[in-house]
Formats: sequence, structure tokens, C-alpha cells
Amino acid sequence: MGNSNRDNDAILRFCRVLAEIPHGHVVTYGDLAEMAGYPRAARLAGQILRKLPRDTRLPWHRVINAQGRISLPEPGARRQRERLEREGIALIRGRVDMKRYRWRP
DNA sequence: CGTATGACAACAA
DNA sequence: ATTGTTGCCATAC
Repeated sequence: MGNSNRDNDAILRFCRVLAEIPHGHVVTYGDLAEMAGYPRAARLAGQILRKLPRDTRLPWHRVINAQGRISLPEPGARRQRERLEREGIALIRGRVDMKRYRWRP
């Protein structure tokens, strides 16, 4: 198959970081990539998140773009917004207050 | 190997 | 604030 060990490593590293994002906080795609050891690979973060199974336990909804907006197209955007609000992160005019909810270790 | 695409981001005007 | 451009990394054809 077309899967190399490096790819699986990447996915594993992204998932490890993803799992560490605290409830009630968010990170950007760029943040996630950087924390996973792939600086400037924001798009890679998106690709990996897109591949996650629908029923994953990982907090995929805590990843948004650098502008505090949801990048996921409908109907996913709706699920993400609901999950965020469920943990106290409300979107004001379609944006998350990054100043307040962005997680920086 | 070139081109297009995508849950992105930084920067210029 | 908004729009357009360029850069980035991987994948699909």
C-alpha cells in the first residue's frame, strides 16, 4: 500500500498533540503542526484532521484557523460550533476570541 | 514529472 | 476590515 512509516509517524504525532489540547481551549492549524514537529505545515494539519474517523474521541473541534474562524465546511462547521459552545467557547460574529481561548503551552 | 486541490497562514495594498 | 498573492506540505491524477 502507499503508506510509509513516516506518514504514520506524522499522524501519530499530530494525534498526540491534539489529545493534549485542554478542554475549553483552541489552537490553530499552524500551532498544531508546529507542536507536532512540522512548522509551517498548517495544511498538513488540515489533511490529517480530515482523515480522522467521524467517531474519534480526539478533540478535533478545538482546531480552528488563525483568524479564529471555523475552516470546516458545512455540515461539519455546525458540529464544530456546537462542540465548542458545549465547552464554553462561544463564537461572536463567527469568530472565537483567540486572545482568550488560544492555548499556548 | 507537472498541475490541481485543500479543515492554512503571512503579508501587501 | 477586505482582497489578492505567495508560500507551504502532502496527495491525487
